[in-house]
Amino acid sequence: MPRRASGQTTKTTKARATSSRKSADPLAAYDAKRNFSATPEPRGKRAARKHALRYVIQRHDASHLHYDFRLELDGTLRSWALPKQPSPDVSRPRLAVQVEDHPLAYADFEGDIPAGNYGAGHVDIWDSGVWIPDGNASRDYAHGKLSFTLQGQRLSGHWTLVRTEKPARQPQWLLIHRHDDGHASPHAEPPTAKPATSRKSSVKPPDEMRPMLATLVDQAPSSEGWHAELKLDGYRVLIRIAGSDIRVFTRSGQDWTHRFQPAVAALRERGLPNAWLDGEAVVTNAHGLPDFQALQRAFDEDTQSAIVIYVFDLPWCNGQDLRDAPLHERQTRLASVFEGNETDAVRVLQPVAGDLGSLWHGACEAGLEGIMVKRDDSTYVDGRSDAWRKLKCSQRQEFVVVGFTEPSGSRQGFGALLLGYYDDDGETLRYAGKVGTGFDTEALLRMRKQLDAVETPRPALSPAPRPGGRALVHWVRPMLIAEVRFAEWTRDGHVRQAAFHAMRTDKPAKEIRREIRRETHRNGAVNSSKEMPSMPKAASTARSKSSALSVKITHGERVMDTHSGVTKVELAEYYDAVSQWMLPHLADRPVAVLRAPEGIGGEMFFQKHAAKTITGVRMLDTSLDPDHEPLMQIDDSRALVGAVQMGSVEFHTWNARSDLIERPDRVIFDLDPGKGVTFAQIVEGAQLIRGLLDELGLKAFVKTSGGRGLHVVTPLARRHEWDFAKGFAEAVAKHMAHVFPDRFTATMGPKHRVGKCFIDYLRNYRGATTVCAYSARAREGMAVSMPIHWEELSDLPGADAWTVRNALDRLTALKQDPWAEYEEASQQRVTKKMLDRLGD
DNA sequence: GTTTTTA
DNA sequence: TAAAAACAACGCCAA
DNA sequence: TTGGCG
Ligand SMILES: [Mn+2]
Ligand SMILES: [Mn+2]
Repeated sequence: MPRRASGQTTKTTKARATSSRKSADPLAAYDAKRNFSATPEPRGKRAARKHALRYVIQRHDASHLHYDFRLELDGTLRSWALPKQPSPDVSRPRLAVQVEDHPLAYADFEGDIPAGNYGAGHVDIWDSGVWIPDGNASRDYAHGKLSFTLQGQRLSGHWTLVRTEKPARQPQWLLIHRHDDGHASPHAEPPTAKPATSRKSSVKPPDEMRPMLATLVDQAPSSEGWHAELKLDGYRVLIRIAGSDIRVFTRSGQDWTHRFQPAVAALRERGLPNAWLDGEAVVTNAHGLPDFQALQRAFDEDTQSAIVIYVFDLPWCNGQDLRDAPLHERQTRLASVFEGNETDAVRVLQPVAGDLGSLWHGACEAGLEGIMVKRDDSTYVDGRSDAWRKLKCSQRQEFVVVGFTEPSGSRQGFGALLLGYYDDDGETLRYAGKVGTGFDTEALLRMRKQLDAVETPRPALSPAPRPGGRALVHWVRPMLIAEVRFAEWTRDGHVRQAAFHAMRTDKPAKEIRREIRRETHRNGAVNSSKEMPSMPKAASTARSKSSALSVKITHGERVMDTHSGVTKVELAEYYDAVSQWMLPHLADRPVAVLRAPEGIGGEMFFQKHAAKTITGVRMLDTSLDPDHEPLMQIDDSRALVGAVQMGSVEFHTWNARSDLIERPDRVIFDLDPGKGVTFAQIVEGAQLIRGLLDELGLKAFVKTSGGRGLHVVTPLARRHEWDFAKGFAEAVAKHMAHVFPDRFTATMGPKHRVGKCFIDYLRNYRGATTVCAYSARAREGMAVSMPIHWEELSDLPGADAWTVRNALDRLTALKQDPWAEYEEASQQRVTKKMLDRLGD
């Protein structure tokens, strides 16, 4: 309020601001936050520089574990809080939040800050040393860009701190490790010494063989040069054959020979050449499918004869290191080695050629875990590689058990396991949510014993997770590993719809990481140029279909509707394609959206105002809806797709256009079936309403709602007041209910409409919305609200007959817009005479 | 899904 | 660039 | 006045 800003107020404000800025002691903020009779931290005191500039990084296990990075400058310690460790070897920016200056003496502080004090928690010196600024550090600090060299216990090299533009109460900086010139980069592992190239079978295989691992991806490569194998649900094993000395190792190198006696005996009996075999040990269940829990039972009960090892690779054979040979050659060698030598306990896994997408789909239909996809010419490398990829049917991975909850009700053992995984540094545990289904009572009781044995009073994570619900939480040492199947990762890194699968013991807990599905190009990220000329048909179709949408869709693979399987990107493509039909009904008027960012099974909310900017969506003048954020308007396909990117599924429009908001341009009768009403009755109801409107001299149009009912739309000249339009709709509805009391009701409330059509006239007041023509509905099946000819009604199977999947087929086949005469009817007026007739 | 807040 | 929380509608009828 | 509805 400008008028109230008196001269006096202005003066006071200015004086206060000046005094606070002039308080030159940079440690004032430090002192103000601390009570020095209660904390062991040193009192603020500036000091003259008398040595090289020091720096320190303190690991501070406060409410949030963080690292305080402090540089000695101008007699104090300039300080930043790093949410993550600075990584010594990666040239990757780290966030550094500027915090208050600390006294120089703080550089030597280690210990506990007592509870109740500022920053309560344990402080350790994580790194310390000296730093050498590149230029004038005081000036550069003020300027927001500081470059320097660190010489410390842990860190060294050249670093830069840059202040970002982002406005924030505490300035945000980035700490970047610059690549140093002539810096000795960590050298690659020396290649394993090749054995003498003798063809004599007496040459022993290398003592160790590290398994080659696949990269998790979410799209099948469709190009030539790849093949598939079934992904088996068992234990990965590497078998070393050295004469009669045959040993079986797990992927971490543990010797598990004793668990595979029948297989080992069978191999020994066949007199195979010296070799390393790579394979998967499985037990099939009653359905003939590999079953991990059955495998565990076989181990537990020592019924090893049920175990089958499927071998699929041969990295070393008969004196030759085959790791650099192409995979198809190793497979040929493997087949010839086992020619006539397959046994019940050891078999060769057959590679499968064909369309990888359909193989993946087929494997999932068959109940398998997924497929492996491998380059035909893949070498055998130690560790993770892009030449082998895995495509899973459902998300599934191992987690570290960090705690559990008490059971409630009749549940025994425990309620849920609290899950975690290690960050890339292999040190920090992250909470990943909980899993409470998939256990039988026997497992609950057995696992409770294991959990009790490793219980600990303090959580292994910081900050301690606070799982929902009020069940008591127990913490355990992070040693046990659970494999869990889940629908997807939530945005805050927790599992959604998790179900327990099995406990695993073949991996150390510290190796448990969050598995990221790598995004790949449809034709493969590592392809060489040779496959460029002939693009397979599937790939080019997919390419043209996923045409350039005007807005980038993130998480396009998210399934919005589990029933139909429609994904977010499919929905965006639907709206993009339908926009030419939809925009005439959507543009120029206020619109509200129903958003379902996690799909229609998750939390949904209605949004009427543009709280944040949505790409392309227009914000209307706030005078249209005072005391609120601006109303939204969608005028083009870019805004439509932009709204989908924000999770919008449904679009609901006003009955007036924004430029003359007080004059509605249509009336809508929303027909909803009551309990026990068939769609045929709704159709008759719509036809009866049409008959009445026709008698009054008004043209009407009909569309499906996409749910269970129909919408009858009457265009109106923009001359009537809202109250008048609503009054007309009410009069029509009540007239129908009066004339056909056993067919219609105009009264809200489910008990009024049993066996009847409810005519909802309340879609017609100022601000009321109805789902827009061609909008999808956030319901199972993702039907759309489809405009139709009156003549089509009698053959229509239901209000949800047209969906996101089939609507465009209809539209491209249509010869004429079923609502072609809508424009002609747009000057219709409701007269006093009509209202009089309805009153009869 | 984006913005804001905090170490 | 880190993690987590906050936030995303509302008028009208029926009772 | 509240609750449910769309
Ligand atoms: Mn701190
Ligand atoms: Mn309806």
